Amino acid sequence: MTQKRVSSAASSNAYVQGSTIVGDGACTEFNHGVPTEERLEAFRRAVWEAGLAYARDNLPWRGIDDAYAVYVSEVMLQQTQVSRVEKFWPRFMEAFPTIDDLAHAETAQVLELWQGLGYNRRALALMRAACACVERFDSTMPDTLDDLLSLPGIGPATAGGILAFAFQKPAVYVETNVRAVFIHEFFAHHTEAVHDRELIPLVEQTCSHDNPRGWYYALLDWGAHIKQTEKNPTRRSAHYARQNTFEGSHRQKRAFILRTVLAHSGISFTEVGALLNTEENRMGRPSVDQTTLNRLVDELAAEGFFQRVDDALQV
DNA sequence: GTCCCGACAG
DNA sequence: CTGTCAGGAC
Repeated sequence: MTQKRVSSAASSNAYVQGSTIVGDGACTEFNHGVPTEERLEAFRRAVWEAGLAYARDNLPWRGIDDAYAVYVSEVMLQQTQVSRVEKFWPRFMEAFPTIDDLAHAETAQVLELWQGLGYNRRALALMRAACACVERFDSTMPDTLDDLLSLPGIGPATAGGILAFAFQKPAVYVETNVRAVFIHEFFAHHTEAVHDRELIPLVEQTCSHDNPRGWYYALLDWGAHIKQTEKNPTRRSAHYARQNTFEGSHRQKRAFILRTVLAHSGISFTEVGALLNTEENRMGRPSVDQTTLNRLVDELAAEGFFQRVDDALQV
């Protein structure tokens, strides 16, 4: 399904042409493709107001200065709903209160705590990043974009989140809720495939320098509310991607294998295959052939989830 | 089926 | 740029 820009603005700066700004139903004049300062100021007021109206300030990781704690929450929230992270973050922080605790933790224990959260790779990256911070940054989280991006599992969004939430820096933080708000407010509803390139200048120009943390809380809360009340504007992002079906997928088998090895560390390759196929058959699916099983296990081992020594799989 | 406070390898 | 990754709520 190729997404194509529906509006006539095929050029890189979409908000030149459309000249239909949405947002509070008000159409404002553009000035050479850039929203006027009046428009931006009206937007800023709207964000603060919506942030107040739809605040989710009861989330346990909010209003926290500990950059490590913020970091853990941001990683957990990557492509994962708030409602799920609410249950995992407190447990994780209790088990590993400091970055040193995580850096010195057993991989098996971290993965065990991660089960049910999804995207297990994140847990490994989190541990590796913690080790890097202990070694390179004296057991603290770095507070610059470049240093954050140098850590595994931290991309532009997570780095921006840490800078804004933990360090109160006016960073560029673009994720699904932020996209939802900016697309909803600055791009006419028929505009498709809005690229982050078009959002980032707006994000930079509007971010509060007095209170970046509060600013992005407000954006997130407004974005979450917009998604509840109307069709998700993020679908009009060029970066919006649908998930493949999980049932019967490669991912589901990976998850099963990892859970099995965690529960029976040292289990043989053959036994894991038997358990997997029992499960597959129980769910009405065909057995997994040896080649595929081999590949799945090797991939997991290569990514560092466990070691494969001869026939034994050991976390 | 839909979505989720993305990162990374190829 | 595209495909992959996890899991449960709705």
